[in-house]
Amino acid sequence: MGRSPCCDKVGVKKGPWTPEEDLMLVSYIQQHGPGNWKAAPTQTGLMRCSKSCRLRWTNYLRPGIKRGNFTEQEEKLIVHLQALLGNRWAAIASYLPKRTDNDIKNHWNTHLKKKLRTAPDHLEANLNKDAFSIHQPVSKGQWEKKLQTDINVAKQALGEALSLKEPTSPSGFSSPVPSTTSYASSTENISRLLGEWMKNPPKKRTLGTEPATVADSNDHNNKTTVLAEKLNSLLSDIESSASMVSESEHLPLLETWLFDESLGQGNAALVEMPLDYTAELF
DNA sequence: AACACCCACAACCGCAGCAGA
DNA sequence: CTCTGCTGCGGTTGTGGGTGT
Repeated sequence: MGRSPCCDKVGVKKGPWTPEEDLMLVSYIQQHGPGNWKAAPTQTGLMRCSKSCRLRWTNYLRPGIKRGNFTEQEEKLIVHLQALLGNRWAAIASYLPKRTDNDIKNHWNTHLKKKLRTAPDHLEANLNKDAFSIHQPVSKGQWEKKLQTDINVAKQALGEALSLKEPTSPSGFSSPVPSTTSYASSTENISRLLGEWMKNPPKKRTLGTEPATVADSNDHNNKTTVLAEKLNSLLSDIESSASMVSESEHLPLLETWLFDESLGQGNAALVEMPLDYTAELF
């Protein structure tokens, strides 16, 4: 052990969230907007710490989140960006607007790392080299050269990744073909959650101190149906306002800068850098 | 059928950075 | 300038489902 919990307070609930808790959080956010996380537990009556609320929202409830089924393009982009940026998952996630950093991090740790490990040696060497190019100290004289190389690598990565896009996509990313396991919105996420909840009500929540498990099955079904309806309407509201936000906001400065740069220089740099190792992975 | 092991993913934790007092 | 509190990030852990024996 050794670690002390972030929220030492007695009575702070941990572990998986129940639909009821989701509903409470979502309705709070609908009223106050995401941000004031410190107030969230007290305002909602949730027995959760503020961190837990924020995490639940950003990783699960937030509108527009796509879960599961990473497309080949996405995987390729992640590998590219990981080589460029290292384990800066938040930065990487900013290039995949529908994915959360947590999701990307998990996918990297469980799938992509493995993929790379089983890849031929030279590919891995290439990857390591690229990752180190940013993080390893370099002598002063080489610094400028290194920087230029990294810029070129970045250009290549972005150029390659974005060339996969559909031409109409403003953010530069195609919307992958919908599949049964990808979720375009939190409405769908929660609907799914509730659906599963109704089909397979948990026998016992080991960590939960709370309800949801005590009702008999009829009550339970009725309750969750009502919850589902409430959540759907709440989330629809939130999503409609969220969709007003321009997609271009997802485009980080780096990308803009890189493309400005490449416009100035032509595409030679994009072609020169050998960052095609990921192609062999897919 | 029961058990053990593995894997994927949700959630937790500590730390760093930032803003406001 | 310093202190304090809040938020965001990245690493890590815990849990539940799936698979193999």
